Amino acid sequence: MTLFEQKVFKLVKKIPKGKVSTYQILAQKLGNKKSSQAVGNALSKNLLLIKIPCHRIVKSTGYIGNYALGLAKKRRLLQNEGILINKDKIASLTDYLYTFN
DNA sequence: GGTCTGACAGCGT
DNA sequence: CACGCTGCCAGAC
Repeated sequence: MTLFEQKVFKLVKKIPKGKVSTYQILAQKLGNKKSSQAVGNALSKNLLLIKIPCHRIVKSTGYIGNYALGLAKKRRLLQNEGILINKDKIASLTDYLYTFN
């Protein structure tokens, strides 16, 4: 796999249970916040090869975004960690946001 | 909330 | 090497 993808996974694995982060924040940590689309792209390609909590990554707008195994699954996993969601959107993103300080 | 545009890594041609 | 797409996006309308 590429270096870019490896860096993405390394960060995602740091997100604690019950917390979420955004594609944009990850992109920012990798040097360019405009590469958020590429971050999501990297996650979709390797979900089947590596075990990482990619369901903890959401859009900066608060919406769940997309997920290789389906939105229903992603929504269930997040709710299972205590995150409130209504209609594929995080109730209060700032309450769960993990910014890697 | 739907739609359009901009940006970017990866992959195929 | 250079385009041209595509995709778990973001921001502006």
